[in-house]
Amino acid sequence: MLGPATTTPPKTTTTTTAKAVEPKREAILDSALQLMSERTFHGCPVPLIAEHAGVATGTIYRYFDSKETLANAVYQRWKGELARRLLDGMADREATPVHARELFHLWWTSLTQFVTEHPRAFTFLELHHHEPYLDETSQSLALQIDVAAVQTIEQGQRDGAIRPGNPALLVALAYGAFSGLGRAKHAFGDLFEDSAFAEAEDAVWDLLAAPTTD
Amino acid sequence: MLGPATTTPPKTTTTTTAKAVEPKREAILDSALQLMSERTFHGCPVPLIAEHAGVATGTIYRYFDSKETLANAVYQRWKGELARRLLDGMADREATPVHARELFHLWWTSLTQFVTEHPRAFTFLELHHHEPYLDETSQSLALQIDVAAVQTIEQGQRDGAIRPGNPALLVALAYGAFSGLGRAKHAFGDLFEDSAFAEAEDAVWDLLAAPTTD
Amino acid sequence: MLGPATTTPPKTTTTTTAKAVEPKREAILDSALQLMSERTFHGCPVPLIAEHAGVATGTIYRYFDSKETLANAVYQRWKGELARRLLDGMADREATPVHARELFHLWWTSLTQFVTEHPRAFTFLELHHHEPYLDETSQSLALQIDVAAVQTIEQGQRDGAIRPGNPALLVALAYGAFSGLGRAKHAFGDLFEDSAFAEAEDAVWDLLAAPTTD
Amino acid sequence: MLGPATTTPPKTTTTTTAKAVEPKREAILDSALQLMSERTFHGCPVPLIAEHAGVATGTIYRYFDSKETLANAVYQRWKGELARRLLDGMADREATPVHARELFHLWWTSLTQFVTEHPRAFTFLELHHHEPYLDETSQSLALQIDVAAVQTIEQGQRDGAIRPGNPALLVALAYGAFSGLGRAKHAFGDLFEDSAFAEAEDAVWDLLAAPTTD
DNA sequence: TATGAATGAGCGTTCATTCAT
DNA sequence: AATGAATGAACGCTCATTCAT
Repeated sequence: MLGPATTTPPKTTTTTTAKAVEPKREAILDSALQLMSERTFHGCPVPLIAEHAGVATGTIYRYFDSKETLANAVYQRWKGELARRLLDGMADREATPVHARELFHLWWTSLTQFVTEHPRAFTFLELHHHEPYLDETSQSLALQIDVAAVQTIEQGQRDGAIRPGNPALLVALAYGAFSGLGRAKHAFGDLFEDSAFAEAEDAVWDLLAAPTTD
Repeated sequence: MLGPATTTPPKTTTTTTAKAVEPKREAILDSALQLMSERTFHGCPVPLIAEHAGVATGTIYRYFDSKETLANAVYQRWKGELARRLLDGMADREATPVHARELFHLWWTSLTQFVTEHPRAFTFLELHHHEPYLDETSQSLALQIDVAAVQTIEQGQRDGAIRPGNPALLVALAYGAFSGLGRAKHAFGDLFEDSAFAEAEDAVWDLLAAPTTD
Repeated sequence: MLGPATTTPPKTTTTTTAKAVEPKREAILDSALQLMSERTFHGCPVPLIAEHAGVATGTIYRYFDSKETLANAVYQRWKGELARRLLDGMADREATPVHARELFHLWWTSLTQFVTEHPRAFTFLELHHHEPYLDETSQSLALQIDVAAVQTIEQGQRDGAIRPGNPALLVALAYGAFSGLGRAKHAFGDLFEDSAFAEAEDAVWDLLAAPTTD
Repeated sequence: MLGPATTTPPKTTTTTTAKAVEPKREAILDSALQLMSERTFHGCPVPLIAEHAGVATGTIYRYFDSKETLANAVYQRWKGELARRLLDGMADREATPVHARELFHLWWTSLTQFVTEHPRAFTFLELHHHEPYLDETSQSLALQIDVAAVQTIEQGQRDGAIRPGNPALLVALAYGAFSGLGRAKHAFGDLFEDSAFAEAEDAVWDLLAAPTTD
C-alpha cells in the first residue's frame, strides 16, 4: 500500500515519482508530518490535516484507512529515509573495511544531513518514539537502524577503536547526544550556528572512542 | 505545598506527608504522571485519569482548575524535584571550589538517582518538553536547570578541564546522552543492567572533557 | 412548610420572626431571590446560592428538598407578599363600597410600593411567570391575584366607571403596562425618575376608564 | 441570508426561500426558537435542540459557532422581522404626515400580526430581553425599535395628539400593555378571542392620547 | 476520484445532590 | 444542625469517520 512504486522503470527516487503520480497522497503525508511534529498525534485533528493539505477531509480516507495508518505511513516514510541514508553508508564498508572513526563520521554526517534537510521529519520521529499506534513495520524500521549501529560499534570494539562495554549502551548515548542537540537547536535555535552538528562530532566521537592509553 | 521540607529533621519526604494530608490529590497527580507518560497529554482523557486514581471525574476539578493545570502541577512537582537535586549539588561548590570532574559526577549521579527512583517522572518530563500548555512557572524551572548546567560548563572551561566551544551545545550533548540512555532503558529494559548509568559516566565525561594533549 | 409561624403570640410580621428564628433559611431565600432574578433558574448553580448566602452547599438541602422546591419557596414568599398587599386593599372595599378609581389607585399604589421596596422580588416574579417547575401552590397564588383584579374590574364595569369588554383583557393590559414600566425602569434606570410610577397612574387609568361620552 | 426578499414579486417569504436552500439550518433555528421560548436559554440543552430538529448534535456546530451564537441568530431573525414590520409602517409617514392615531393603529396592527403569525417568536423575544448572551447586533435591533417608538410619541406630543410626559415612559406602558395581553393570551388562551388585540387597541390608545379637555 | 455535510461517541467540564463527618 | 468533599449524570463542544453526491 505504501511501498515504493517499484514498477516504474527509471531509477528516480520514490519521492519524486510518487509526487508526480499521487500528488494528494503526498500533500497529505507532508501536512501530517508538519502538523504532527508541532502538535502531537492526538493533538492534531484529521480535518486540520486535510485543510492544511488543501484536500477534503474524506479524501484522506481514500488514501489511508485511519488516522493511525496515516501516522504509520509518515513514520515509515521518514524512518525509512533515515534508515536508507544510515545503512547505505554502512553497506559500503563491507567491500573495503574502513576505520571506525571514518564510519562514525559517515553516521554522524548522515544524521546531520537528515536533520538539516528534514528538520520536521526529525522532530516527528523523536516525538513518536514507541507510540502505541506504531505498527510492526514501523517498529522494525527503528530496530534495523539500532541493530546496524550496534554491529558497527561491536566491530569497532573488536578493532580496539571503540571503548569496551555494552554496545547498545554506547549507541544509546551517541544517538541521545545527537538528538539532544537536535532538540536544543529546535527549541533555542538562536543559540546555535548551523555548524553546531559538525562542531559536536569530535566530542561525540570521544564518547565512543577507546581511551588513549599513554 | 511543594517546597522542600527544610525544617523537618531528617527523613520525612514532602510526598509522604502530603499523601497523608490530601490522599486524593496525590492519587490524581500519580495517575496523571503515569498515564501522561505512557500516552501523551492529548492522548489521555480526564475520565481515564480519574478512574485510574480511583476517584470520580468531577473530583479532579476540586483539586485542579483544568487538565492543563493538572499537567503543570505534575510537571512542576517533578521538574522541581529534579531541579532541587541538581541545584543542591551545585550549590555546595560555592563554598569549596571543586574540580569539574567532581561536579560532573555529582550531576550525573543526581540524574541517575532521579531516573532510578522515579522512572515515570523522567519519562513524563522527556515527553513534555516545551509543550504549549506549560505555564511560565513550569518553563522557568526547566530554564533554571539549563542555566546552572551552562554555568558549570563555563567554569570548567575557564579551569581548562572542559573542552572549549559553545557551552549550551555541550550541555545539550551531555543531557541528550543521558536521556538517550534513559529512553533506551525504558524501551529495552532487558538489554541494560541497573548499573548502566554508572557505566556510562566515564564515556559522557570524555564527551565533555578537554582532550588530553600529550 | 413555608407558612407563617402562627403559634407565635405577638402579631409581628412573619418575616421578622422567621429571620430571628431561622436565619439560614432566610439567607438562602434572599440569595436565591437575588441570583435567580439576575441569572435564570437554570443559570444559577446551587453552590453559588450557598456561597452567596454564607452557608455550605449541603445546608440548602436541609431546608429545601431540591432546587425546584427552593425556587417555589421564593416565588410563594413574594407572590404571597404581593397578594397580601393587593388583596388587603381590596378587602376593605367590602365594608364600605368605594369608587373604582379609588380602588385602582389602591391597586396601582400597592404595586408601586412593592416594586419600590422589593425591586428584585418584582424582577424574579416577572422572570418566573409560568415556569414548568412552579407547583400548584405557586400557580394558585398567581391566580388569586388575577381573579381579584378581574372581580374588581367587573364591579367597576357594573358601576359604569370602567369600559366594557372582557375584564381579563383589561387586567392583562393594565398589569402589562405596569410591568412594562417596571422592566423599562430596571433596564434603563437613568431614563426614569422614581416618580415614574405615580406619573403613569392617570394614563393607565384612562386605559381602563369608561370613555367620557359628551 | 436573512434580508428581506424585496425583489420577489408579491408573497414569497424569506423563510420559505431559506428553507429550500438550507433546510437543516432552518430546522435548527426553528427548534431553538420553540424550545428556548418554552424553557429558558440555560434550560435548553443543545442535544435537545438537535433532537427536536431531527439532526445530530454535532450538526448544530456546523451552522453555529456556539449555543450563544445560535440564540443570537434566533433573536436577530425575529427581532429583525419585527423591526422590519414596525419600521416599514413608520417610514411611510415621512412622505405624507399622518395623524398620531393612525400611526398608533399601524404600530398596534403590526405587533398584532406579528404575535398572531409568530406567537413563539414573540414569546422568545419577551423571554430574552437584555440577556447577557445577546451580542451588540441583537441589542441594537432592540434599541432601533424603541427609538422609533419614542420618536413617534414625541411627534404626537408636538401635535397635541398624545399626552405630555416622558415619551419613554409612554412607550414602556403601551408596549407593556401589548405584551401583557400577549402573555395572557399565551397562558390562558381560552379566555381570549383571536380578536382580543383588536379589541384592546382603543383602550391602549386612550393610555397614550392627550386627555380630551372639554 | 473527490467531496464535505453529517454523524454520534467521546472529550473537558459543570453542577444538583448525597453523605460521612 | 451543619458541613463541604465527593459523586456521576449531563452539559457544551470536538473530531474520527462515513457516505450521498
